[in-house]
Amino acid sequence: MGRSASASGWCDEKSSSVKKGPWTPEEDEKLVEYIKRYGHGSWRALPKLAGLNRCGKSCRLRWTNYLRPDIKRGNFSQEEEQTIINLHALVGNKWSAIANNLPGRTDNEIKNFWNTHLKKKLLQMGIDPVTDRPITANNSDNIHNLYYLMINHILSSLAPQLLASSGTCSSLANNNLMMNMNPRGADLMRLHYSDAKIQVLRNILVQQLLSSTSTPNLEAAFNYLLPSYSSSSVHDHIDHEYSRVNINHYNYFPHLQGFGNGGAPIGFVPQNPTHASAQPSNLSSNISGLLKALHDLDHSQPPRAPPVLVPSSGSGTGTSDKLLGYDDHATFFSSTTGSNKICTNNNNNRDHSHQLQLGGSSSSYATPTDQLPLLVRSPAPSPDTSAANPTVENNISNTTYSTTFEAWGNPPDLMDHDDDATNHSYWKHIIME
DNA sequence: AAGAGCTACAACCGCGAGCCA
DNA sequence: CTGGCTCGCGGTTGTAGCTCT
Repeated sequence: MGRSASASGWCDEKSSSVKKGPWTPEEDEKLVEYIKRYGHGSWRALPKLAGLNRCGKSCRLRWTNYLRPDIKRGNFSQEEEQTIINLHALVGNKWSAIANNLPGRTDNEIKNFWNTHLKKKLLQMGIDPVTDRPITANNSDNIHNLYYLMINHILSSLAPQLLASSGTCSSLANNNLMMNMNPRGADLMRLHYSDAKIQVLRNILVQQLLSSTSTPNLEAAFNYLLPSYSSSSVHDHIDHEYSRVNINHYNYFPHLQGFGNGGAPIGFVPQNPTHASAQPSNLSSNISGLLKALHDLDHSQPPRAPPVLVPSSGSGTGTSDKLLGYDDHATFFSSTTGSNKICTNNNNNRDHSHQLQLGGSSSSYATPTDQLPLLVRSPAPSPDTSAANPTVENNISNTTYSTTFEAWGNPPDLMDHDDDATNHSYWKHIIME
């Protein structure tokens, strides 16, 4: 480890004359002018060269958080807000990672926005802003909690199908991680990606819950997740899962009635889950039973053989749009729709060649009938991308906004792949890598 | 009108990773 | 391998401006 920042001169405490506190317009002007002309170079040396009585650290912060020309000012849009909530649910307080997916926004700005707005908002919605989960799973008055439990359970039970749908992982063959990997390692990689799908879908569905305007659109979610998987099979699968613990889930989730019925999602007509009529009449009296049943189910034997997986055309190649495989363009999730990129990399200096992307309809989160957002990996930019798109910033800065992450967790074991915490922590590393 | 309390956000601080001699 | 150095990150603090009483 290096010396403390202060002792290294990065912000030398001995230089008591170094100014602190708010920046004046004159100081801003000096800093901008200098960086425009010469680039920032060594931040430590910059203040002296620019004629500023500030420490280098202060200059860097002022530039990156405020003066940089590509910074977007103003209120966060609904879309940005959703993106922050989604990404925070995935990566936690990794503000720089979140900022990398919100062009023009700084980590500091997002952090402040989270602490002052979103945290409060989530709390009001009964969501723990730390865990991004319902605060009390035992709150029988909160139908959202039930849906949340149901989503978690069904997604977990579908893990084997997701894994099977991962195809040949052809794009991963080019991944360094896969190059020298033994078969077990390759299986692990596929498992990680299927876990990633589960986590992403879970968060999408939770977002729908947060909208409070409808029940979760599970049919669309399943179509998105397993497009080759027939609705009726999903329906059967859900039936099967709940029959294992001898409960009639229609008593608790009447919206499931008719699910997958010939393509007509009559069980998923929009309705307000907070409305009394949306709640099963015997819900309160049986809540503890349901919770226990779900708990028992989650702690019982690993999922048995999945229902028949209906193959789609082009199966096995991983290149079909019908498959949730990995095509040769490093597309994380394949789709025939959704080209919108919420997160683009417009900073040519950044060294992330593949960032988390959320595609699809920008307003789809709260609209059950819309396409669900897509999670894709953007193709790595060609080496001359930055040269072809010179910017002021390029001329003045060679900074790489590299994001480093500590190890997020131990590699999941194949026999323990439904360990939520382990999976959650591990796949983040893959996506944010 | 004035002071207390609150909110939003800019700026600071300390830690630790990465690079390099 | 070690230690100095730079820099980025996340948590925290300070403060200006706003709202409430």
